[in-house]
Amino acid sequence: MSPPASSSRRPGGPTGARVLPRTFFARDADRVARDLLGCVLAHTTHEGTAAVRLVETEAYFGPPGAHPRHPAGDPASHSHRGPTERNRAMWGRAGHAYVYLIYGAHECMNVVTGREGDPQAVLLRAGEPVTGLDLMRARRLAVRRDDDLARGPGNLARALGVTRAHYGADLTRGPLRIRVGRAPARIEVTPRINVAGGEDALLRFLDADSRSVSGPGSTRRRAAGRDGP
DNA sequence: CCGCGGATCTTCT
DNA sequence: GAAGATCCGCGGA
Repeated sequence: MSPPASSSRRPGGPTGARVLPRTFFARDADRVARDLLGCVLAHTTHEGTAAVRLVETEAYFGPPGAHPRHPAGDPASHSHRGPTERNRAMWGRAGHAYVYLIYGAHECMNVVTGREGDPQAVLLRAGEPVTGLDLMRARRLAVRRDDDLARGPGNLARALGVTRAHYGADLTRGPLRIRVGRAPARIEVTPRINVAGGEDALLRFLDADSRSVSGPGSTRRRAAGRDGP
């Protein structure tokens, strides 16, 4: 019953469900990380669909020599010391998922970016719940405020039901997809979270007006409804 | 509201 | 054998 994808794609047309194409992901990680803000990540299972609007991302690059703009490489990146069984997805094609377990308890979802063979990725750190609120609340029983359902990388994956079973999943097809959304009015750029070494490059991007951002930069004053500059 | 520390197990040296 | 792209509960202001 669904009409065939028409040959004429027109931006601003009646259909609002534009899925991000491969070319979107096949760019440098910092560029993709910034442009992902406002986009909507949706996951459909037999339980239904849950979706969040992305409001916080981090870019990670590769080993020394892998990228002209980062000659010394990115020591904080999982790909910095070369391919292993865990991180091999980062060397694969852009637009696929790289999911890993951290601290033996939390799954974190990344999107592979850049050219194949250049191991970059974007960590999805936080999102605002959009659809499937009940489903996400059921997956995050201890959470009180809906703004906190997908706040933090481990929580985002948990709320959406993303696990290592989605390792390598193609985000342009299948149950896990990212579509165009409402871009933030104000984007803030900071050093990445929990990156050792003190001084880190400005590779964390966030929606400065979102209440679902996880670390420094979150504009969470104005909680009671009044906003003031 | 904010800061602190333990949990927990996979991955790599 | 050690550390980790984290989370949550706890205690204090």
